Amino acid sequence: MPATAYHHGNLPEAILIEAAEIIDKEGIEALSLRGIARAIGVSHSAPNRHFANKKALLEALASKGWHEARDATLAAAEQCGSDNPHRRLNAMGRGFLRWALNNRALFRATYHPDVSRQASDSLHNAVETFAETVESAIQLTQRDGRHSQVPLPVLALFTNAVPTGAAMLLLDSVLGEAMSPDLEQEELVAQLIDLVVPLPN
Amino acid sequence: MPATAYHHGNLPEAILIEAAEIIDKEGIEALSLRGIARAIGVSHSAPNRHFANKKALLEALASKGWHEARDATLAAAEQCGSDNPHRRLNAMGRGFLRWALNNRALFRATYHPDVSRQASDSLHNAVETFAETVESAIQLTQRDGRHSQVPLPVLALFTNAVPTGAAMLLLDSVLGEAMSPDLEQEELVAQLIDLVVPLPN
DNA sequence: AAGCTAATGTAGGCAGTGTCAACATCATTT
DNA sequence: AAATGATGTTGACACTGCCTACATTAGCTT
Repeated sequence: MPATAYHHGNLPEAILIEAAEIIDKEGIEALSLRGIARAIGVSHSAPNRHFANKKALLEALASKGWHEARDATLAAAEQCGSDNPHRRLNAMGRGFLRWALNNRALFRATYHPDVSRQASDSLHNAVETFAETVESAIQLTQRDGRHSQVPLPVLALFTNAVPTGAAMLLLDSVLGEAMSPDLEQEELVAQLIDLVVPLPN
Repeated sequence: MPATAYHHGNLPEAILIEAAEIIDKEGIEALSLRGIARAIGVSHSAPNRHFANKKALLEALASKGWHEARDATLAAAEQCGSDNPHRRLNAMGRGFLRWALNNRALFRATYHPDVSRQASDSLHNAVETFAETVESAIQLTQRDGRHSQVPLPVLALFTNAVPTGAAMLLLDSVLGEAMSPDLEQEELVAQLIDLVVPLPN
């Protein structure tokens, strides 16, 4: 293989990785297709061969993010078992929040308004499936006495808003800086999620 | 006054209003200084006379947003009175969430990562002051028995995360679409905030 | 009231970006 | 071995943020 091969080998993946790195270091606003190409050492329009446009790249990142978030959440649920719905939902919340805090680039892409504005059907479906999975876990806690008189959609919104909102505040908000608790991450995650889904004694 | 006056009259304000409108209709990504100028009917670089750069415009919007959010929150607190800390904090949460849902453009600017990334000192201070005000209201509920054993910063993060996260989910997220409760806004706000700050019987 | 000065708006240009079309190189299939 | 499609390059266009030089005007000074 020559020092500089004409073909990169796995450019799409390299682009996604470089994009995540840039988002991490300089923020999602600083992301540019040409910048990514430059960083990888490839011509300025090579990315266009793999992503129709910038929005498509963002959507690919978001899709990756949703899948990772889902995996992190469901893995936590699996590991917890299913004997107690409260413990299970609590574990899911922790799993999700941990993932968000440790993968800020993908998390940002996941909630990027430009992606949400007109997401592809496939992304839409993926998110919806995930949402339903979480919602049924929530429903189980509700049947077990957690806010049993509140409409399920409201309880779901509440339950989702905490990890999502907390991650956004901590990662990206001016308000978050004025508010970062001085705790180990794992301890913070535990205490915060316990407020949403209290563990049975 | 001629049909087309050379001087606009109040261009800075007009720019902020037009910017909010564009953000509402097309999303914050579609915002461009030249687009704003075009919409107002003024030369392409007129906005630069009033905002050093695009980031400064965003920050002005964010600043306006933070002030409005603060006013909405504190007005709700005032109207509620201060006899019961739970009722008071609950009212503040409702006030904030109502404002966010009704002012999506400013709310988006308020939490825009690019603004947070390097906010001016004045914005920083404004936000911090607001955060402290809310935090003391939270502290009063805690002294009154609300999660009294949880560290205040964690409780504050939890309390802030709900309205913030819910607004983001409802306004901008793919997940939100999969989750919008079928309720009047005021009813939704009430039920959601009641989950964070339960009202005394 | 006249004139000066600073504020406000305009015109043009530069570098950077997203996107496209035309071309070059390579991998794979036949 | 040749053909074909996938992958990468080059050059171009329109658009953007932002800068400098210039035009117009409001408001203060005298």
